[in-house]
Amino acid sequence: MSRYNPRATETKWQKVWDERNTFVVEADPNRPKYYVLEMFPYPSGRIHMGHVRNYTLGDVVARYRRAQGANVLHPMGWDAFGMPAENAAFENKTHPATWTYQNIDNMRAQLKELGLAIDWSREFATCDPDYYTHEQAMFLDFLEAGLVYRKESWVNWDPVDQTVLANEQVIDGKGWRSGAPVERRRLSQWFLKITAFAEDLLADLEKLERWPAKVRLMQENWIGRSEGLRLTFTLEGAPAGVDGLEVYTTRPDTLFGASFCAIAADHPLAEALAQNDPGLAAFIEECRRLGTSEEAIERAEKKGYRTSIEAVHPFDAGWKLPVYVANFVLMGYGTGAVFGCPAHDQRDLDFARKYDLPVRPVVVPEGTDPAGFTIGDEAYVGPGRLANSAFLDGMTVDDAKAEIIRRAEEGGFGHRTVNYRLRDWGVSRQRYWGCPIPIIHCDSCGAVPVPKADLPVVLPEDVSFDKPGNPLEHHPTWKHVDCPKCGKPARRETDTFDTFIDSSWYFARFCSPRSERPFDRDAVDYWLPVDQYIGGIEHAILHLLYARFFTRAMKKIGLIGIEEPFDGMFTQGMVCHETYRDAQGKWVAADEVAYVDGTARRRTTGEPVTVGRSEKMSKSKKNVIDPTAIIDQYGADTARWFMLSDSPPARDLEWTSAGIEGAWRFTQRVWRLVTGMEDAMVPAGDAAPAAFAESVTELRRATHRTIAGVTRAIDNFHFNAAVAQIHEFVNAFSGFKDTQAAGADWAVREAAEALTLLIGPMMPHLAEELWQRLGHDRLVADSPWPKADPALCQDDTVTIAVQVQGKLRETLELPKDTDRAEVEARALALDKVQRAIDGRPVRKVIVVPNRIVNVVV
RNA sequence: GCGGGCGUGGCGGAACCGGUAGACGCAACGGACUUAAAAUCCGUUAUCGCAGACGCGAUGUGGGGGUUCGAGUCCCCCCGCCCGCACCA
Repeated sequence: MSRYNPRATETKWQKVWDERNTFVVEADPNRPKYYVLEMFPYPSGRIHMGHVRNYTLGDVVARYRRAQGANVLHPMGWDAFGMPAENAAFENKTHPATWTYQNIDNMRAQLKELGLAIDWSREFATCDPDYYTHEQAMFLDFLEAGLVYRKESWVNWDPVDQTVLANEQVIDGKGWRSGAPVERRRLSQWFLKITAFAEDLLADLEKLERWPAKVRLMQENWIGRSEGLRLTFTLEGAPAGVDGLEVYTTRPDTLFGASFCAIAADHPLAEALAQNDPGLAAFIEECRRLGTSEEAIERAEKKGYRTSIEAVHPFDAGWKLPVYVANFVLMGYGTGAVFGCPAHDQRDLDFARKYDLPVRPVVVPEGTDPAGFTIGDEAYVGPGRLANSAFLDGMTVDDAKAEIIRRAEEGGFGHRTVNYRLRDWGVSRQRYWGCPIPIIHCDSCGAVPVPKADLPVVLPEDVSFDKPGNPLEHHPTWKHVDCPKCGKPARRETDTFDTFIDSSWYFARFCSPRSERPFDRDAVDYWLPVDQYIGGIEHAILHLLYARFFTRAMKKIGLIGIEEPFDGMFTQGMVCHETYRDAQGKWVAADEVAYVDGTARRRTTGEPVTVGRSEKMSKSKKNVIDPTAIIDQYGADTARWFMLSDSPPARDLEWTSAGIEGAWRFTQRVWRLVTGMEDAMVPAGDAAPAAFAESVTELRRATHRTIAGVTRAIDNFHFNAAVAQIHEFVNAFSGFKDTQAAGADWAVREAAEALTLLIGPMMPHLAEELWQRLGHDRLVADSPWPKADPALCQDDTVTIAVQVQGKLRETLELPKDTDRAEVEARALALDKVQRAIDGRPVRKVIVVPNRIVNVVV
């Protein structure tokens, strides 16, 4: 019996799929479609295990749906713009385009080795001018539709990458990529009006039933809807031209507990006051330096600067509140100004204690005497009734909110507002390797769109990366053009788009990747939305929210008919591995470590190493396993199989050498099992015999139960459960020895074929090879999914558990659907049951048909 | 601080609607085959106690309580770990 040779076999079938264009698909309105998409990779140079897991999961879905009869779109492309290409250009003196396309070539070859059922004819990279020209056109359409604006604003500036970051790209005050503390700068930026869709983006989360609840929740929090009151205080002593201070509050009911007002350091009023107040100017400077960085320590400390002005309480003209500039008030949220009510807000309380401001409770818990209710170190934020609050006294918090909003609106100094945390998306980046923003700046005409006929605005190729900053800015000629409107000399916009724009519509481009327009309407109408999107949780907010926004924006300009791009979303877990350190505490590479007699040692020296916890594979911790090495050694099927075994797809997967070895043994075992049975089966296509021996029927039952079980498991994304059931079936099939019994040769073929088809989505190469040996010309990839016979999925007899007082005492083999009285009698007759009853009177016997009997004494 | 998730053998994990907890894999141990090893095949493996043996009994899904004939699953409280957000007024 020959040993299975994955190397030769895998290449063979990859070639067959390729030559026959097996996975090339066309829209076909007469057939049901299924669009499977995994997040497309950044072409960093080599694939990693995270990719292998991601694309294996998607491939199982793609192949399975295809077998179930769907017209499956499963494309692949490259998220090809971004900074690493520029870093590489700087370090290796290679052009970003050269570096990127070389990486794409490498990674495409690596992905092809995995044997993915991908329509490669649809491949593109976002750095192809053919792709980004449409992005530029869409941007101009968005501009016309009022979804784009330009604004001078404070930005998060990454001093290392020398670029602007979106709020979402700032993590703990540091750049998401460089890790450098972010600074604040004022720049003119292009913004996409994502806030115009804030309400929709929030409300429609409810419709995304096939998304993880966690992701929906994260987006909900990110959008951050709140309801409250915008309220204007009149000011005393304010600079000329400033007549009021508008604040936002979600607790208008606590207005009579106010003891100060506070504004952000960036608030225009603060800036105006600072001009004549050096102390304030210094304080503002201090706040800015803290900015978004190093707050971890400073955060706790509330600081303020008392200005010379006062705010008049809107319901009591004689009541003046001091106005502070405070470090804890954010300019970007609400109006950048608040009133402080220390009794009912912890931050305000901390601030009031520090500056000795009054703390007056105005909400007391139900049934508490207001006179005796005081505030200690903790603000009271719970429900209750209003007190010390004039016309609000005695009301509940909700009633008081409604009443004060009503009065404020009546008095013309406030109105009810819905406020969002979400801010518009700043998309300008001071980088070279991105999609150029198609705008020309003219001294007379302002920002002028590049005429569509002149698109694409292509990146110049002769650039240098010697200087920090944007090479487009340094280029001698590129930016000098004439104004399309007046013809006078003007300058191109030298900023490029945030690369998140590229990935906000690629799923639509895949529907008709060579279209002269962003995509053909017919194609997206047929293919979209994506039925199953698969990727990492790290994109729960950024990418997925942007893509949802972009789809709405594309609908608004009439390009597309849907709002939600991804009908189903699945977030897979990370691939982890143990970590190792030597005696000096330095990381030791995973492939240098081997276990000898249970202890981890350096392969070369035998020196013992400390085993650390399993963590996400990363170069810095040296716990990466190279997929190519694994595929070389074991083949893609084995790697895929291991990826799917054991760990549920949503959870982290721990890579172990024992695990991959186990998967390897299993592929060999399946090979031996099926090829070893070749002589014991009827020829392909033979009709079923009239009768089967009992032992043969048992085998058939196992076959059909496995088909049913695996089908259900794959439907539910429980791939590890599917794997377990296939294992179980292989155990049962291997144990079948009664090959001479009636109908055995037919049932053996049935079992072998079912097994082959069931492993098809997971180990496609092995499946094709076995299928061919079983005498089929058609590919597994073109064959329908096996169907389970319901009659064979059920046993004639059932095992009924017999409990006394809820404790298992014995099991009973009975024909299915034996009637209650019979079951009860049989159960009570059991020796062990009688012993457990021990002569006590039987109070009640619970009989659950075909499952369990419980005797209560 | 707020929000979410998770906690089951030596390990990864099964268990549909509350109905035989530990499927399946890994590891370990014993055996067969072999000159030997690898590979392969067969068997054992939750814990504790009793037993010469077929076996018998008890305990057991992070801890405590509750609902129920019956709880890994439902409810309440607590502990631990992981993730997300974090001065959002």
